Amino acid sequence: MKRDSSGKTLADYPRPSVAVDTAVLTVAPGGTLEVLLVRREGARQKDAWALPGTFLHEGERLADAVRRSLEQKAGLRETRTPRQLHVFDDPGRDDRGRVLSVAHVVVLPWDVVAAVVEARPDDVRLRPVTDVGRLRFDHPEIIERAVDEIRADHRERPDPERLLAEPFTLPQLRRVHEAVAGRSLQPDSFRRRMTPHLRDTGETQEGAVGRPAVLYVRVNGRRPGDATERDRR
Amino acid sequence: MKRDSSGKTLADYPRPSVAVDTAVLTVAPGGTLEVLLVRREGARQKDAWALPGTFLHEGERLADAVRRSLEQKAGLRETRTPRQLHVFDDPGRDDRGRVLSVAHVVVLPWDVVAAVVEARPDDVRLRPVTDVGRLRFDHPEIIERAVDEIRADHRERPDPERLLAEPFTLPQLRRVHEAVAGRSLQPDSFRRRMTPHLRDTGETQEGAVGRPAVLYVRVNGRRPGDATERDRR
DNA sequence: GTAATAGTGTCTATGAGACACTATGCG
DNA sequence: CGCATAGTGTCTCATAGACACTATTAC
Repeated sequence: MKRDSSGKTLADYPRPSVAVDTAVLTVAPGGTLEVLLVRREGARQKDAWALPGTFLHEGERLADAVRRSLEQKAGLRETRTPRQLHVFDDPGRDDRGRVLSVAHVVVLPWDVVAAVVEARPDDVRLRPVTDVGRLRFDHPEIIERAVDEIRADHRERPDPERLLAEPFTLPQLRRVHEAVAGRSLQPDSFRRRMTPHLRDTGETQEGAVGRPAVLYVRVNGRRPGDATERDRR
Repeated sequence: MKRDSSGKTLADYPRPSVAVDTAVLTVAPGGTLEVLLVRREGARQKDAWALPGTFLHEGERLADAVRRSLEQKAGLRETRTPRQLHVFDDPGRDDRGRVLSVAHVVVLPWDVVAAVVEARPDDVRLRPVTDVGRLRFDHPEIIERAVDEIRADHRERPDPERLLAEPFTLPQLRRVHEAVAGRSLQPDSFRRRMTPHLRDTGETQEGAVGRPAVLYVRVNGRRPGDATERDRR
């Protein structure tokens, strides 16, 4: 057993439990930004919903605990690298004892999230981030931080969460960004901001009413897992 | 003992040790941004320095653990509300066992930091953030995140960390911001950015060579502890 | 007066918003 | 053709940088 400078091992220090709680965000076809909620286990009241979470297992990384919680609590298998938001450490925040919770955000395409909601409609639901209902603990603040985080990432870069499959049109891209931003965006200044990060494929979208839109792919494209809070500054 | 939905108590889950590590930043009179380092306890090599840190005690909040570590490791008594930066969770990051570390940043006025360095020069030192020397673990990344964090806070607001006592002149303020930014700033555009957040006291600074500078105080002044990562967005 | 520092008026480049205008498909 | 949607040229406004210019003190 390793000992530190006071001759103590790590087991001699009291250790809190560590949990992860995750805001899974997605863009609904209607153009709203929605968050995934799961029914609270063992809840006394009906309609008791919460963000999916779990306790960190031995030797497990935080990101892996997030992935495990999403699979266990919501049946989500395809997830991307979660991003940390904040550690909540209020000693009274869990009545079972001292629990630190590391809040995370994960953004997923609509189909992936909609499929699990359809599979388990009694246990899993989606709510617009502007109307999440009554939630436990500090979960509304986690959602607020999650939304702030991904809004900041969407300001300069086209679909940094890769919600759209390539190639896509500028109007498609704009609709995703409008859902994230929670407001409509000017087509012209949106185009100016985004085209430096896009490459024209020369193809156009077929079969729609109106003038066909040009199809683009991302350039300088970072993979979703690369994006961290720090990249923004 | 409280039990959860699986009939387990919290003690049935393995718990990691939780530590805090803190980058204490200050602005030296020479105009450099510096970080406080402490000599590693029980270090085998000489010149083994690290950011001050400690293990979280039972029932203790993270911010209180930060304050305690700064007093114990560096003799710093006057500290302000620390801000969280990131949780480092690499399972191999501490050879004594599984340790999560929550990185923080604290910004303090020069006199406060200089006093403790003078009191314990063998155990405590300051280094420019651009040249920290060889550090253990993930400490250089913590410093990088700390600097990014406070640079972002200084972009729009005059001296958000209250390093200057009121009233102060615009050139004094600019010198602080230049140290934080790590580069010189245009006097005129700096003035334009800052004056909306300042109130002219009508007084001027006496006794210096050259035209006397007008003294200002902050308006809309949040207290240091109020500022969080989220306020920036 | 000169030296030194504080403060400002103004030009220019950049980028966002607004908005009207053009372009190109479908029926 | 008309309708619907995509895309652009251009004006205006706000802001940052650059830089020369003025202002006010000590000596």
